[in-house]
Amino acid sequence: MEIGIFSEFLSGRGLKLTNQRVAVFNEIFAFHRHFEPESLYLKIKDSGIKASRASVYRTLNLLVESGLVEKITRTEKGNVYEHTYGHEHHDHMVCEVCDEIIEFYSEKIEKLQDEICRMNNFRGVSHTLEIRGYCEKCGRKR
Amino acid sequence: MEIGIFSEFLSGRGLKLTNQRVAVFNEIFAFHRHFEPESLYLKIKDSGIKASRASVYRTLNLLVESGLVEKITRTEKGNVYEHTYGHEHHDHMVCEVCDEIIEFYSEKIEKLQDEICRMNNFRGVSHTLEIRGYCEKCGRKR
DNA sequence: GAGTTAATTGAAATTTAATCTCAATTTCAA
DNA sequence: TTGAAATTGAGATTAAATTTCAATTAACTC
Repeated sequence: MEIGIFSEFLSGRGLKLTNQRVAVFNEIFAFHRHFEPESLYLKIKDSGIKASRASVYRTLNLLVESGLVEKITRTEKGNVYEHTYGHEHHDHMVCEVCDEIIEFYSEKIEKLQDEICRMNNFRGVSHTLEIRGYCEKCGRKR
Repeated sequence: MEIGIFSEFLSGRGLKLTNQRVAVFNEIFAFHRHFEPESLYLKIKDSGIKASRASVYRTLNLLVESGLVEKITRTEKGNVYEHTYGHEHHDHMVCEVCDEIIEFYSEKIEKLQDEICRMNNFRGVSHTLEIRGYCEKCGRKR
């Protein structure tokens, strides 16, 4: 289980796997899409478990540091996260007309990014590649 | 001059090219790097021209809508912008510690994106590629 | 089990970028 | 010059995220 990785990460820092942290962890890994901190907090609250907003935010940051969760992007309304463990990395194409999202993955692009990071002495941790335009359906109409 | 494009954009919307808007415009186009709204406001203030924070923010949004300025990224400390008119397209690496931004351009990545779009019958119009991580200076400390 | 230490929690306060409010001012076309 | 509409700015507001700090909990030692 991934909880073992988190547990090890915590003890490696002298931190404890508390009930609140377990609750945040479980809620995140029970859901396989992007999420925002507030909705995460509300889901935990609705499930009857007691965990404050502060704890949710704090645990979320720990999970990001552990590498189990990724901060995908920052929107007007706040950060967006997803759990990455066991999921393939991918990027997105977004249709500007119908908002359809097409996922894609390119090994070559990943490699080129690594190369660019090396050339700039930059240690890349995550990236966002979003291509905006028109999907097949909407592109036909223009 | 680019100001003509902005002026046309404004009149197309029934808006006026006021002194404050000109001041914001000039300050942005006199500077060829990334900038934050607050520093833009301070530079205008220091130059002796009267323009409130509200006007600076409002004008900035108009410039983004006009296409003359781009919102590059959102950091912990807020949005980062750059004027794009007359500048080559490029992507960014953002240091998560000090928020330094490194520009890069890869012809190969651009080509691969075109290829992926073709494969998915997607007509790409623009894209954002942001690599987050640690710059040389901040990466050394970890 | 008792005692000790350090980590953790949560409610509320704080921070901060960005937006909004609205009365006063400016702009511009007629 | 006049009047309608846009604009401005000082301050209020919003909202995500973090911080504060006293009370609580967990884990370790003896």
